[in-house]
Amino acid sequence: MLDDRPTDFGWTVSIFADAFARWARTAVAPDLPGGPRGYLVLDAISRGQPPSQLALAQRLGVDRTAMTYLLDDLEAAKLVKRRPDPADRRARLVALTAKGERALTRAQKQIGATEQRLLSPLDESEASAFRCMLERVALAAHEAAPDVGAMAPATPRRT
Amino acid sequence: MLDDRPTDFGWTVSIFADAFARWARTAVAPDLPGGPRGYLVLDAISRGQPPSQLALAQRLGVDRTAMTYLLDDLEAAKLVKRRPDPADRRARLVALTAKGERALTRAQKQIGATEQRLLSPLDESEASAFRCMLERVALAAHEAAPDVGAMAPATPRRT
DNA sequence: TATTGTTATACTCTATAACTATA
DNA sequence: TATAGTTATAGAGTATAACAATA
Repeated sequence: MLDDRPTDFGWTVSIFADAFARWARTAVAPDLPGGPRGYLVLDAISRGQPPSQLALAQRLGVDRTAMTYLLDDLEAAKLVKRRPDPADRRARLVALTAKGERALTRAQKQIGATEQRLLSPLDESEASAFRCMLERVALAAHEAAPDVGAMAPATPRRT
Repeated sequence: MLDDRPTDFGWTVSIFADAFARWARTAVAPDLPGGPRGYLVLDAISRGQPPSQLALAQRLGVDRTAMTYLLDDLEAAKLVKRRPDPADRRARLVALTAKGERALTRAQKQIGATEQRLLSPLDESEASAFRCMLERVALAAHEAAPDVGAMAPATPRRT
């Protein structure tokens, strides 16, 4: 199964992402609802002002219906709380509880260790450059994402 | 939702991988069974000697049961053919048909364009370095993968 | 009329088990 | 007894639709 062609880029992306996802899933506390995705939600909430559910969904690139289920579980675990947005009564602002902040701190350590394990083939300066480039690529992709309908809302019916 | 912390690594990996997967899915010919994963199968087969189904499954990091379904679809589309391994009659060797080779060539162009689009924030030397580091990380992760049971076979029952 | 959040449904994946034929 | 491949089932995850409340 070896030949002269370079390893396929699609393969490297697939293996890389799968490995991180799988390792993160085993590393993260098993009682964290949603696993690594739950961690991403807690992390996103912890940055700045309490976001709306829709803002969270767009940040993570998931549908708002999935965000409802995820937040239901996180709230049931007392890691987050929802309250109505005073400025827009349709929206709900999501904030971390004290327990949620502790869970986030714990998960950050666990995910950080996973990251180090994944990047261990690179030396320190390489890992730094890699992280930087990955971030630039991810940010650009995130900006461009909406046009492919990834987080398209349910099609409004035509009454 | 902005603060002083650097962007989370888990977030960048998630967005990066999702963007590539989503873009690849729309780029690849819609009649290619399995989408981008079907492409990875064709690509793996095209490298060297016809592999067994198990070798393919391990290469792609999927379960052998999923590989059966995938190959069923690819064979129904006349892109691959299975034949018994003369050296081990339990195993089946998978090879590309002429149609499969053409489909692979087409998909390679489509995936290549997706890769270029994804890496467009990087200049040429950066992209080259990024690809190289990503490959090193992916290869190491692939070596280390089996220990987490990602492709664990069904547990043999204890009669 | 459009948007935020929720719920219900169907569909797709995946994990697991169990079976066969070989080794 | 172990392995390669297949099939069946159930569970998780996701997409879609529809709805209520608000803008």
